[in-house]
Amino acid sequence: MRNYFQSKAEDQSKKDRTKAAIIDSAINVIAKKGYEKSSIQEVTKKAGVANGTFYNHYKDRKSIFEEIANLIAFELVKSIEEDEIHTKDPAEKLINATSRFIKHSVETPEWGSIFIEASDFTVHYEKDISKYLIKDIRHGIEKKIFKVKYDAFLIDQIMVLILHSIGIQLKKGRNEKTTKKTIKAILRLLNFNQ
Amino acid sequence: MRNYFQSKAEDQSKKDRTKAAIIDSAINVIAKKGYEKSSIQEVTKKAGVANGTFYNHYKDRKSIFEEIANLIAFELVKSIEEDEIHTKDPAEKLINATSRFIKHSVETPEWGSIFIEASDFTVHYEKDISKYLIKDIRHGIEKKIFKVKYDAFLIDQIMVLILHSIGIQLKKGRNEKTTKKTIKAILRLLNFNQ
DNA sequence: AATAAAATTGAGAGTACTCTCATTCTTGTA
DNA sequence: TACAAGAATGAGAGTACTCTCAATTTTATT
Repeated sequence: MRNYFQSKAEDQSKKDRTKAAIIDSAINVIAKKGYEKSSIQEVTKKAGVANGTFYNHYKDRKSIFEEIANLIAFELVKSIEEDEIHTKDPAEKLINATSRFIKHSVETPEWGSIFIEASDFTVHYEKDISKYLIKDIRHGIEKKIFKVKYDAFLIDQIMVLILHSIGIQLKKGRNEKTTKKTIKAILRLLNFNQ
Repeated sequence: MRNYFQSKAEDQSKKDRTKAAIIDSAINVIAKKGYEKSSIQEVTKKAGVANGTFYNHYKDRKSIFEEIANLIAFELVKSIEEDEIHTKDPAEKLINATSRFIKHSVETPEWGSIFIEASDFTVHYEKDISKYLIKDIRHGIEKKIFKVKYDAFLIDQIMVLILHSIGIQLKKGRNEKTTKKTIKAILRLLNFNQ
């Protein structure tokens, strides 16, 4: 994943390839140091471009972080949607999507760690991700599989457990049991029996 | 709470009073800007001391943050222990302690926001706080009130829900309903029925 | 009041960044 | 191949900090 956006831009214009190199480098730097401690100097150095080049592509330091947060959210969600298993059981769908999402975030740790950091900052952004949850949960509540009332705060709580699971696995290494415990907790919050 | 440590140090030596002024100011600045963005320049200016004075009391910028994180954890936990209600029911004890802890963190927002930020960083520190949870949870499991196996990860998950509740209330204002929903979620995680 | 010890001061050396812009280089087109 | 438009360069102006240290002020003791 180190050159993901550069690879995607291989046959595009020089300008786009330079931008992709900056994005890949920025992902690398931000994932390592966090947004607050990362510098454009380091990003451009790692990308192999001059410092001033950055400012041909971005207004300022802040704006690349926003763009990257959105790119990563988009890529992570896309992979879930593509992979969607065709089952009618909302619980099963929720379990599958969640475990895939956690797995993907942990297996691309640069994306995972930026996703976690960005979720502290942005608001609408987290909602893009939780859209896939909401559909299944609403469906499950209608079918009385989840014996709770629908509540935005409940979605937040589920999201927080997912982020925590990703955070732990990024720190201590991938762990299938951790994911299973997270899913178990989510089902408990949804008052799901068996 | 703006001059909490200064008030406590009123009849102590000049050195201690200066240090207390620096601590109160640092809490104020860190709560407002976050640790990463806060500067010693601003801390000393607000404390009404010279920049160099800071370095008579602390080795460097990092060390005051660690000290403050510990001070705040200690103060928050202390207030729970002092206030402990005398009931034998572990569920009731857990509910009381948790809601008091959330309430206290939200009503002293400077402490609450530093507590949340610090919990990302430190490890043993969070455990100090969760000690009060663990006792009641273990007790409840023994009495088969909570129908789960004891698991450190479960404690983490509960802690994450508490931090989330504090974070939301710090952002959107104190809200008793949010606390109630948080406690409900915790009891669901513990498989507690009515 | 005199004095030694301790605490405080603030100028400034050192560092690390962000962002600008005149200049140079590269690319695509005719 | 020549050339205009566009992209990339990097020096440097401006800013904002951390931490040191010689000088000064304050405190506690006699």
